[in-house]
Amino acid sequence: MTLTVTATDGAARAGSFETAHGTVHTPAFMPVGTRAAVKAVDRHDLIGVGAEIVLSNTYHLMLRPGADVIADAGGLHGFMAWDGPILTDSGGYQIFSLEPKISEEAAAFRSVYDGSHVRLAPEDAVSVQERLGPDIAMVLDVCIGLPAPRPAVQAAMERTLRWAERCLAAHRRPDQLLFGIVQGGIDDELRAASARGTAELGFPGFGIGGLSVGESATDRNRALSAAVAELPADKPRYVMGLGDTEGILDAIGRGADMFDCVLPTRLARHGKALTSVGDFNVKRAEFVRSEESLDPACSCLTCTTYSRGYLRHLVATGELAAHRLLTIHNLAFTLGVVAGARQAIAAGTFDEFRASHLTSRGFVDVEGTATMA
RNA sequence: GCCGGGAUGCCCGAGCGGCCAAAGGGAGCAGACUGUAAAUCUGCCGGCAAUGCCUUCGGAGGUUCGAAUCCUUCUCCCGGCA
Repeated sequence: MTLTVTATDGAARAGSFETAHGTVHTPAFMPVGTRAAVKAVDRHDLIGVGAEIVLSNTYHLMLRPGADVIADAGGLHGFMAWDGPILTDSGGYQIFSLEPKISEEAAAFRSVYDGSHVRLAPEDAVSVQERLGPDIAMVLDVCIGLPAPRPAVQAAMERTLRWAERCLAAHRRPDQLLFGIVQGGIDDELRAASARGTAELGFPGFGIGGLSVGESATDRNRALSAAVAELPADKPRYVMGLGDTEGILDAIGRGADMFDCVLPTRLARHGKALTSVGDFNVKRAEFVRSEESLDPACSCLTCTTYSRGYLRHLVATGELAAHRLLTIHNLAFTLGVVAGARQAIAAGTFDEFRASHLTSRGFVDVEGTATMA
C-alpha cells in the first residue's frame, strides 16, 4: 500500500491511499467511535459532516460486545453500518489511560465493565482486530504519559518495537493494513530511533503515538519532526490522539497525514463549541436571546438550522439533542479545517491558510508552533 | 374564626443558643478535557480598604455575655376543623 501524494507545500502534503472500503484522502481527521459509535451521532451525521474514515477501539470492543459477536455481524462495517474505511486502535492507549500491569509478554487489564481480568498480548491485539475487521489495525504499543524519566520512555519505546515485530508476525489478513507505532516521548534521539526501527519493519503506515499526553506543543512538534524525518515518504503518517486544530495544522506543516481525537466530540458533550473565531461555552447566559448561529462561517446542519439561543437552551437544560448538534458542529469544524488545509496545500497556500486560522482564533505563531496569543 | 405547621442567601433546602456568612443541591460564573473508565471533573459563588470588618436567616420589639436558633407581637403562606 502506498500513499499517493498529489501535492506538497513545504513539508505539508496532500494525497490519498486505498483501503478495502474505499479511498482515504489526506490530510484526514478520523472521528473517534471507541465502542463502535461516535458518541451522540450516527452514520448519517458522520457522512453529513464529511467524515471519510472513523476510528474504533480493540480493548472496549473485545469486552463489549466481544470480537466474535462483531465478526459474526459482518465485522465492524456490518455491525455499525459504516461501509467506509475504519481504523481500530489496538488498546495501546488503554495502556496509558487504564494503567494495566504490563510485562514483556502482555498487558494485564481489569475490565472497566465488570472488573474481570483481561490479558492483552500483541498477538491478541492483532487477532482481535482481524476479527473486528477494520481496514487499518494498529500494533499494540506501550503508550506512556509525559513527563516521564528518559529510561522509562526508552523502555516503553523499545518494548513497542519488539511488540511491533510480534504483531507483524501474527498478522494474517491481507485485506487489512497493519500500522506500526512510533514512540519515544519528546526525546529527539528516542523518537528518531523508534521511527527508524519501526520503518525498517516495513509497515504500510505509521502511527506516531505517545503525544498529546502532557507535553507542551513545542516539545510535541519537535518530537513530531524527529519522527517524520525517519519515516518513508510514500506511507501515511498518523499522529495519534491529536485533535485541536492548531496542533493539527502544526503537524500537517511537518508532514503528518492522519489524525484522530476525542476532543471535538467530548467538548461538544461538555457544551463547548469550536469556531473559526475561537471556542466558547454555549451555555453562557449572554446567548439566551442570540439568533446567531454557533459559527457564522460554518455550513453544518447545526449552524444552518439552529440559533445560539436555542442551542444554549438545549445545553442548559441537558437536552440530549445538544450533544448531537454540538458534536455535529465540532466535527464539521475540525473536518473543515483539515479539508481546508488539503485544498490549501494543493493551491500552495498552506502557510497563509494556517496563519489566517491562527489569527482568527486568537493564536500566534511562535517559531512554527501555534501558541495562544 | 379556632387549632397546628411554616417563612433561611438568586432558587430549593439543612441548621434550631456560641465551632454560622450559615450544610447540601440547583442556577450563575470561570477553568480543564487531545489513539474516550469523561452527557465528566475542578474552582468561585453576601459586601468590603478583606489573616479583619460590615450587612444578612419575613417585619418590629425583647431575653442573653452571645440569637437564624428562645420569648412577645405583626404580616404572609400551608394543613385540619368550623
